Amino acid sequence: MPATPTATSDEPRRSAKWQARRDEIVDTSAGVFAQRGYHATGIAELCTVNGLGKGAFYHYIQSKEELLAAIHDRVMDEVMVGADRVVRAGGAPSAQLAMLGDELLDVIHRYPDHVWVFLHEFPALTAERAEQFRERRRGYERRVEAVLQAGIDSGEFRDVDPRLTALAWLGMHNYTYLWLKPGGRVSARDVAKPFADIFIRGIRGS
Amino acid sequence: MPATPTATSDEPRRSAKWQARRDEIVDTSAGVFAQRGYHATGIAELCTVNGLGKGAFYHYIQSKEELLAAIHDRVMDEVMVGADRVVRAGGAPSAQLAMLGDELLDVIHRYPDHVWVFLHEFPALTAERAEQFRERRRGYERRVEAVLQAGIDSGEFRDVDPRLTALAWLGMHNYTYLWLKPGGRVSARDVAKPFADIFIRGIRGS
DNA sequence: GCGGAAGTGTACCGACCAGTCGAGATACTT
DNA sequence: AAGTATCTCGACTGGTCGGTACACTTCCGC
Repeated sequence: MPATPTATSDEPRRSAKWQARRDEIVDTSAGVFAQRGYHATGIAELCTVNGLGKGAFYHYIQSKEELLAAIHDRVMDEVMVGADRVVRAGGAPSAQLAMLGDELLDVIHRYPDHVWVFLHEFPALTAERAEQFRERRRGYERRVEAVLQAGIDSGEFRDVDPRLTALAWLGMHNYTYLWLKPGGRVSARDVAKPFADIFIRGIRGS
Repeated sequence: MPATPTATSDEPRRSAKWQARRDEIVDTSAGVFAQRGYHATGIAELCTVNGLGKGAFYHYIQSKEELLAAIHDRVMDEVMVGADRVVRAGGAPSAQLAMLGDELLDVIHRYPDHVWVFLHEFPALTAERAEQFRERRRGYERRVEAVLQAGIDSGEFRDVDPRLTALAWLGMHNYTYLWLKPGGRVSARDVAKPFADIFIRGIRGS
């Protein structure tokens, strides 16, 4: 079910306990990366917060960059699962767009550190890994575009530029990573509803 | 006129030529930081792209972080000048909001590298410098909020939450730093107009 | 053309970087 | 109880980091 597809499956299959500990490390490290930045964080620091020596630490991760990729995977997986759920639910384009916002803000709200890292440090990924994540991200953008296009075709939305409008929608939602936090006063729903109201009124067929 | 107010004016006043060369270095370095990241970029690399040895380089900047602050200053100055222009122009809240978008996107379009650095690397600023920029940023956010509040009071906008709505507006506009580039097919105006259309329709009094 | 300031290159510094290694501890299997 | 795989440690390595020291050149007022 988790099955991070980053490494090309050449890893020697580990125990459940190992996986659990690794997940812990990935999550804890995401917090440190979010607060101090990827390059500004040293391996020694990650060892400290995880309560491990270097040897043990490298027993769970292959490299610092592989750890970064694992954080990316976590958040991207969640976002995609949410998007799939919306597609399965069906409904009018406006309802789909609202649901998409619900799901996206829910992920940002639940994984603020991972999302921060995802949005800030993706340039630190090299070569094929970078390309892979750019492609997944592009795929999500296309989903939003598709919903908008469907709304335009059905006349529910006015004749806006789907690409530009998708970017506006993404910006509005993604930017919440700066202030939407689990402990905060507002929940994901508290934000998603007014955002959907603004956006859907904004593009509704005149 | 530029008079970066970062250092507390204890610097010994330099010649115009020195200032010009320094500005060049700040701008060029912004490009490198934007592409490779602040921490990932070494001083040696900055020296190379600027065609200087380390000695000459440190003749123009005090430290790597001071250089980062100078980049922040540049973009923040521009944004604030734009906001002031809007205040002076006056007009209905909806017109003000549209102008604010025009100005903001213009800055993002003209200084994409600086803006990238500003939005990505501000956590790298330490202590008082960080606080100073956080305050300036907060000041800009309050301006947007004030325009929204004025629109709500006058009945031009419906009864939305000003803070939440300001954050939505900021997200929508700021996020363009990822794809709005000087060489690109779309100009700042091409984006600002549709964005203002969406947003103002979205919050217009029912 | 002389003298000092402005500008520049390079060798160098201690600190720290990501990552390795080999040995020891612990836990699981039989 | 023995044997093996998993897990953990911290010293260590080669290299790079931001920044400094200092000698040198170039420029400009006199």
